[in-house]
Amino acid sequence: MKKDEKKYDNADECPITIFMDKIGGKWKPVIVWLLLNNGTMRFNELDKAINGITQKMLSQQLKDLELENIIKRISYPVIPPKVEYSLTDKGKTLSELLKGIMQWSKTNLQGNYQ
Amino acid sequence: MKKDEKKYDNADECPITIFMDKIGGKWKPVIVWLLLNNGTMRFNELDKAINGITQKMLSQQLKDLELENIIKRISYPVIPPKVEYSLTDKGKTLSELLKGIMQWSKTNLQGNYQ
DNA sequence: TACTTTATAGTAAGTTCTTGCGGCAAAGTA
DNA sequence: TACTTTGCCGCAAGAACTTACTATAAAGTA
Repeated sequence: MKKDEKKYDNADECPITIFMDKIGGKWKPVIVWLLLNNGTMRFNELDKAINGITQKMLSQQLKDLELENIIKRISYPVIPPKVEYSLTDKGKTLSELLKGIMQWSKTNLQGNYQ
Repeated sequence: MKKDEKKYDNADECPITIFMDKIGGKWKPVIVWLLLNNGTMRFNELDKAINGITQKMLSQQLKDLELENIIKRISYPVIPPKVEYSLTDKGKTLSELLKGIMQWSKTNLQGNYQ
């Protein structure tokens, strides 16, 4: 094998990397989790539910998730605006995965700060 | 309920957020995945295996994972240096989770770029 | 002698991510 | 009339994350 040659090429097409890129991060999993538990939520409800997020961030993340077809956005043409967010069928399939992550995290990451 | 009061407080202590913070990101899941599949690996092997990572990044991520007790580091006092990385028992318990993420990602995130 | 090897640590520079602030629309309420 | 409401957007500024580059040890090899 030549010098500097890469044996694998995991980073770019690794499904896990893609996942982290699209569903991971600081806010997206929380948004999905909330919608999973609460069904339909309005923008302001999500804003209040998520500690520390700014409206700017929230709308950005929602847009990303909508583009990935994880969430569904329904906008009512009223004033003041009313927009409802909920999970798509695809988004709902994240349920087990998130539960798994949550469980692992509770077991392994919580409480080792002492 | 008072104005601006938060109904929940998910972001800070949400296990999923903690997980993403500690095991998520661009490189960590890939490192864990590689160690899961290859057992023990040396620094250079990981470097070659991970497309696009810099050595600096790699050593930082490895250090983080070691602090979380996900990976184990064995350093041999020889010159040139030799350091071996492998998963701890705790790290190994990530196996199913990562497989699940990988599966979901393959099914749902791959190939919708057309 | 000069170069190569390995696993990092600094440092500076560059990028991307997040925040904060202000603003808009048009109806309802005080 | 003046203020409130909702779901954003745009811009500037700050924070965080990444990269690139240099350096090191001490033995082995050309």
